[in-house]
Amino acid sequence: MRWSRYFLYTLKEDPAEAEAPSHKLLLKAGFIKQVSAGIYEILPAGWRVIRKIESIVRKEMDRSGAQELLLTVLNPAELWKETGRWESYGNELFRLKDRNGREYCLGPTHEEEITDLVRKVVHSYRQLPLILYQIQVKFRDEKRPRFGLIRGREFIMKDAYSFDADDFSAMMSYENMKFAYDRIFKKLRLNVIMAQASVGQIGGTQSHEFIAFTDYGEAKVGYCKNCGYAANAEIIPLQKPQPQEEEEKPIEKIHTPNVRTIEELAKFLSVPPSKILKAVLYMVNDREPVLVLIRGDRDIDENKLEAVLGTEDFRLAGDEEVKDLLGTEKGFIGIFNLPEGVKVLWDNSVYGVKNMVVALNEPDYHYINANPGRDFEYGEFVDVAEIIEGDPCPQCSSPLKVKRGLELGHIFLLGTRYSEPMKAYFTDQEGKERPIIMGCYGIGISRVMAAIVEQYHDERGIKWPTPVAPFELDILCLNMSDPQLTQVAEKLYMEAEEKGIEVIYDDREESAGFKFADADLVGFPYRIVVGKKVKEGKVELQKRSTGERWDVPMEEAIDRVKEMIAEDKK
RNA sequence: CGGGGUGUAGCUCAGGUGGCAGAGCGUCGGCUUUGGGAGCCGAAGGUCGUGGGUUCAAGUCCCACCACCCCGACCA
Repeated sequence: MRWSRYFLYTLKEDPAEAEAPSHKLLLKAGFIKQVSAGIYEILPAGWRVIRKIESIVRKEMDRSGAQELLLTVLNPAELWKETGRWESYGNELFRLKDRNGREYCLGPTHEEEITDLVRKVVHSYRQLPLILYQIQVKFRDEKRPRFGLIRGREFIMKDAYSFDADDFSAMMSYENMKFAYDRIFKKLRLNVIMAQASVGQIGGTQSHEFIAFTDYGEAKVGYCKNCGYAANAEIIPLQKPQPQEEEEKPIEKIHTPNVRTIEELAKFLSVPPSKILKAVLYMVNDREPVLVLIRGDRDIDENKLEAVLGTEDFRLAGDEEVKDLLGTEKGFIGIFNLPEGVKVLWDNSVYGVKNMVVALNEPDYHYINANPGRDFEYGEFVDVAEIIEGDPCPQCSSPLKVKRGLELGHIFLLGTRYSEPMKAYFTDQEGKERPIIMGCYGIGISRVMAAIVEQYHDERGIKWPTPVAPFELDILCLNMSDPQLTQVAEKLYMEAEEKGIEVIYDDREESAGFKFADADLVGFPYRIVVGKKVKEGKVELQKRSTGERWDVPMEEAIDRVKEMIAEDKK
């Protein structure tokens, strides 16, 4: 490909709207263009990367025995009504009507459709097990699209679905996919950890996430270097700690005017935040008050709270509600003088803390040295604290590491969550009708592209790993008005094409510096510089990932590159 | 959905107190230049996010709306 004819235009300045490195660099290097919030066009260079990612995924899926097909984007509402998700999926679902008023949605995922397909075709245990998959554009009207390709409202996804006759077989399919995912992320050169996860909206009995470590990830994963445990932070349990051994001091009421936050209070009273009882008032179903008590140095993980409450319909109480219900202000909410009808939940972290600082629902006052059993009684204990670095591993109690990451893949053992309501039954060996056991397995293809950029870039641009690079080699002719140079460059370009290298020839009428800067930014793994060394019969070979450079005789250059590419792709 | 911010040329931005719409980069024409985003000369390019209001006069003041970005809760 000649760059002078190629639809690849880079930006000189950082795009104002981008923050995350992948977002910034993909825009700047001309891989994507924004159309509206969370909706992007993928330009030719970007599409080459996507297609390479897809082909790696495809190869491993096929190898695992899965079969590719293509489902529809336009899904009839009826299928979604069968599983109840037409309602429960909420505003995330893009809904529309045809000319006859019939309702559809743009597919955000395809459990319904695939189950419908399979129930129409599969009737016997002889047709199982079965794994089907597709690579397709998905639509989700996200509350908050962000970071470019990291969270779009329209994105490319590989989704696979397994169908088995019994639980054991389903487990085998699940394990099969686990291994396939492991191979896929290795081939994509991504640093990914597999973590236990919650089943969430999709439902099911078991799930794992594949999380790439990045600064702009939205997932938090806790993992243990000692025993290998890894899980999404929102499902890591925290037990009650050992009660503190400490002499109980007399309780005392202290005037704390305008001291509201934990930090202010800790400073004002000269106590560590861990001695303060933090009280947070939530409104469940818009009107049932629930008071959550947690240690002052801890935060509430609202995912855990959702699991405890059994509903996602809750929110922090407003200032007015706090005043109406408790007769006080935020900052002075406590366990004393609580009105009837306020449910109280104690987080495990509070257990056994002695000589606590506690508010009493009276503005500008706190108790110090409050002690359980003497000054107040515990209520129901729950686990709602956010995991922090150093918390004990639930398997071996070693301190956990906590890191941010980006969820690239998610696999679920669904059981009969879809086959039961949709009556996807088969006849077993005994002639009995039974629901098919299902699993589903997703990889965010376009998000993978962003994740690769997050893990492979520097201050000058992207450093594509060779297996996913838009082109493997960039030939730079530094002076297009020097016929000696253009002749050499042309020859190398032809030779590279002949030898099967994916090559782009920078034949643009631009200055040397311009071409170097673009080569760094776009991030081709190898570069051959045709410049003044041609007089000595040499060109310069450069490797983007390491910055290494070699002067090589012109006639050897392409073969050298070819070897290095082959090495990279192993 | 709650909180914060931004909308002016293709891009990045400047335009106290209302008074002729600007710069750099890019683009087009010409000359010169070619190992790290070159230089000179000339030119084109704008419903100042949209609608309304105040005013002799609005990019600027007021109201409403829209879009985009960032922080929080959901997801691949």
